[in-house]
Amino acid sequence: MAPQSQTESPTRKFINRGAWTPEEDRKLAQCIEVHGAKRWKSIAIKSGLNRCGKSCRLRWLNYLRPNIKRGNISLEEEDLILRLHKLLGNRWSLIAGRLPGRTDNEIKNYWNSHLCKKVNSEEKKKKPNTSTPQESTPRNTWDSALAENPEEAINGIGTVNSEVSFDVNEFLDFSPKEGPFHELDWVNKYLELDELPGSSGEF
DNA sequence: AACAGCCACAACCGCCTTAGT
DNA sequence: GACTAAGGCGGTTGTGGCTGT
Repeated sequence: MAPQSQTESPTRKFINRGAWTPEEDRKLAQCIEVHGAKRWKSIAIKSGLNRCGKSCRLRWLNYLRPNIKRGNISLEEEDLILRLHKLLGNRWSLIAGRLPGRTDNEIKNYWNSHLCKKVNSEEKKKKPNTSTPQESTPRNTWDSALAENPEEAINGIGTVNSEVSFDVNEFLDFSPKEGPFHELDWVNKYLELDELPGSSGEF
């Protein structure tokens, strides 16, 4: 997407920027196969690509990594994203950790281009006189605590919201889950099935 | 057919955290 | 403990494609 360009780094080497070519993808994948997906700076050098390590990492994580699901976010996934976002806010990596095959970047993009508008329009429908729905009073103490300090809220979840209690360690285990994806029941264990738009299948 | 506006998404940027020395 | 480099994350930008006029 971004234009092909080169930037001169302080070390006077040219760094490639912009869209990745299939040839670059192939080189990067080969290099990662040999050296593993770590030490991105050395991978960038060893692969012979004039890319920075960050760029290589991003390309691998968001595009080349095996088991990546692309496009067609299902209603189940969308509902899950909505619920997780409600709970965690813009913690895209955490949300992505609960959506096998999805990347934080993809979820972030999907949120910004689809769900953000949906949520805003739903909020406006509910509160037509509220000019800034996002800044309105949180519905409960949990929302309030989350708004003020998300990390603390999650850590102290058992006491912040007496209506929702669960194993924090289990909740924070964001390692990829195996098995059929439609088994999303775990989320209902943690999240209240409340009035969140779309939860009733209206999307 | 040409143009403008909008949308989706890949990629970059900057900040923060973590690991290594 | 201080410093530095690398990694990770969220926010933002830029471009190609699509759609409407």
